[in-house]
Amino acid sequence: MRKNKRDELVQQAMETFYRNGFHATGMDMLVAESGISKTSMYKHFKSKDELILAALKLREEQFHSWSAQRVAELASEPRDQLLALFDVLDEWFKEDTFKSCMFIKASSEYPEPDHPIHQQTVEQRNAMYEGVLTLVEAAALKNPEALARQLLMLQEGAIITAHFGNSKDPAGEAKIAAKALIDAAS
Amino acid sequence: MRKNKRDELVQQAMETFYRNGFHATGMDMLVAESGISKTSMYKHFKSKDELILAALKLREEQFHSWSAQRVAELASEPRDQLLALFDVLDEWFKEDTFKSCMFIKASSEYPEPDHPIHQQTVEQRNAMYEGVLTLVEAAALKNPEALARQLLMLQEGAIITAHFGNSKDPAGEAKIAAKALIDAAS
DNA sequence: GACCAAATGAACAGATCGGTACACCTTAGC
DNA sequence: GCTAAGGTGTACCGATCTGTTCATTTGGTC
Repeated sequence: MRKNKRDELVQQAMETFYRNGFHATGMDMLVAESGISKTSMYKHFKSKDELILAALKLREEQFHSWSAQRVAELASEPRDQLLALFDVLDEWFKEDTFKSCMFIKASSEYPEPDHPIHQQTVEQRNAMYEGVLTLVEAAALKNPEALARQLLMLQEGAIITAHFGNSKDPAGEAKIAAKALIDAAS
Repeated sequence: MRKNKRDELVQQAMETFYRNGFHATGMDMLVAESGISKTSMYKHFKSKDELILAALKLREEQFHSWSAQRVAELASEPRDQLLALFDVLDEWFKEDTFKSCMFIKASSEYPEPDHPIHQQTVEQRNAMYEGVLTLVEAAALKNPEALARQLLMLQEGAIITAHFGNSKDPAGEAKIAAKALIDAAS
C-alpha cells in the first residue's frame, strides 16, 4: 500500500507553516522540506490557501485530541479538568517546537474577516469556547458563559505570553488566576 | 519648511504593515500608499526590516501615550486605573482600524527570538508589564509580580479574543475577571 | 537667481513567488 | 506482464519581491 502523499504533505505543511509563517513560506520551500513534488501538491490542492486550510484542519484535530486526552488523564471532575487545561498548556509551551498558536498566527496573517482562513480560525476558537463552556456548566459554576470566556482569555493570554518568552511560568500563573475566578464563581 | 518625509513614511508604514501584515506588504505597496519614492525610503532606511523596527517604535510611543492619557482621564487611584486599562482596551477594540496588536503580529511573523523585530516586541511587552506592575504596587496589592502578570495576560486574552471577533464584549469580560483577581489580592 | 539638500521617477538586477504544462517514472492491483 | 493511478522532474509563465543606480526635479535658504 503506497503511503498517502496527501497526508504527508498536509502534515509537513502544518509544521512548516507553523514554524516559519504562512506568507513567509513558499511552495518551493515546502517542496524542499517535504520531498513531495510541486506537481503532486497542485494535484491534491488547487492553491496554497487550500493547503493552508487543510493544515489548519489537521492541527485542530491533532491538538484537540491530544489536549482532550491529556486533560482526561490528569483529572476526572469537570472543575479539576478546567484547571488541568492549564497544565496541558504548560506541557505544550515546553515543547521545543512551540511557537505560539497556529490559529492566532493564521488569524493575524489573514486578518480579513471574510477570508476562508480567517473564518476557519474563528470556528476553531468557537469550538474551544464550547469545550470550556461544557466543563463550566458540568461544574455548575455561576455565569457560565462569562466564566468560560474569561478562562479562554486566560488561555489566550498564557499562549501569547509564553511566545513572548518574558515570563517563567505563564501557564502556572494563568492557572492560579483561573482558580481564583472559578472559586469566585462557586 | 519641508514636511518631514521620514516621519510621514514611518507613519504610513505603521498603518500599512498593521492592516496588511509585514510579509504581505511589499515596498512597492508602501510607495503606492504613501506617495513617497522607493529611493527616499532606502535613503532613510537601509532595509525593510529597519523600516519595520521604526514603525514598531512609533506604534509603541503612540499607543503608550494615548493609553496612559486615557487611563489618567478615567481614573486617579492606582486600583481604579488598573481597571481603567480595560476600558481603554475597549475603546481601542471599537476603532474601525483595530486588527489585533501590532506587536503580537510582529512577534508572530518574526518568531525567531534573535531577530531584532522579535526582540523589539518582547521589549515592548516588558514595558507594558512594568507599567502594570507599577500600578499594582501603588495599589498595595498582594503578590504584585504574579498579579501584574495575570492582569497583563487578561489584556492579551482580550486583544486576541477581540480580533477573533467571537465575543461581544471581550474588554468588559476581562475587566470583570481583573476585578475579581484584584479583589482576591486586596 | 544661485546653490544645495532632499526627493523623484524610471529602469534595472537577481531572486522568489504561486501556479502550469508535459514527458516520463513508479507503484499497486489484476 | 499490463494498465491505471499516483507521483516526479524540469522547464516555464507572469508577477512580485528587496534593493540599486542615476539623471532630473523640487523646495528652501540666502
